[in-house]
Amino acid sequence: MNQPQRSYCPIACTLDLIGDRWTLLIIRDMMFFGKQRFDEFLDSPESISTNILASRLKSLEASGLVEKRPYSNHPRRMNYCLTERGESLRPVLKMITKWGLKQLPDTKIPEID
Amino acid sequence: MNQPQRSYCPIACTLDLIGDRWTLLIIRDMMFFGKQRFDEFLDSPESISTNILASRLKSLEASGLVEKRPYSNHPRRMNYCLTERGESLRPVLKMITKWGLKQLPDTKIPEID
DNA sequence: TGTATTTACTTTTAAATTGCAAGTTACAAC
DNA sequence: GTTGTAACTTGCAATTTAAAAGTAAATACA
Repeated sequence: MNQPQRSYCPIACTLDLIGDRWTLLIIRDMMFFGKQRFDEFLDSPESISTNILASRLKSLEASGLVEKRPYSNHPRRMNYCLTERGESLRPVLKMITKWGLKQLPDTKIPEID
Repeated sequence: MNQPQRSYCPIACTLDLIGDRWTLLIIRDMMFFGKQRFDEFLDSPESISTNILASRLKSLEASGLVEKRPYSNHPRRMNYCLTERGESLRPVLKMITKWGLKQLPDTKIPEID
């Protein structure tokens, strides 16, 4: 997911960063559900596997959408946060959510507990 | 790209339809550049290969975003058009375009000739 | 002291998907 | 009758994915 760009198209280049079945779900979890830790992402209903999660977090970091930092050193614990650039995807995610809710029958926003 | 849904999340379900590196580029070509034929899609700068294009057009049809019909029978010629549902993705594509143009340095909208 | 648990991954392996090239079919034009 | 155009399909190697198992370092429990 990190080749030089395929074209000058803003859509194509954006897809090179977030155009797959998992990346936006990780961003969703951070953006709307406040998740920050590896194991929290694993809890989501789509059941991402650990190797895919690790590789997506790595490329999200590489593309500057997410920041990884240790929030404790003994024991070593990591957290992942959206950068400003990552946060700027919010209107995109909102638009996709809106489209899905309207066009796809079996979708809904979860209750807040 | 056509498994039963992974969750009830509108983002996850939308990604099952358009979450890959090629599908939205085909929709872009229809939506903003008026392309309708197989060979026109092949001309785009991202150089999609023919087997991928054929398979994506098939799943776009299956998910009701695109309609395929022959516009000539002798010789047999096909064209592909956005359905109303496909057309309804326009705000999503526009938002992605806006994000890409702002956040990704080497992107631009082509001149109209 | 020893066992289980938590966190954050990596490794392994099979299966699926991708990308490139070449081939096919049908018709049309010169 | 050879060349060209349109719309694909097929074959195959290489990459990516997904599921499962394994690892490491620390903590908590008995």
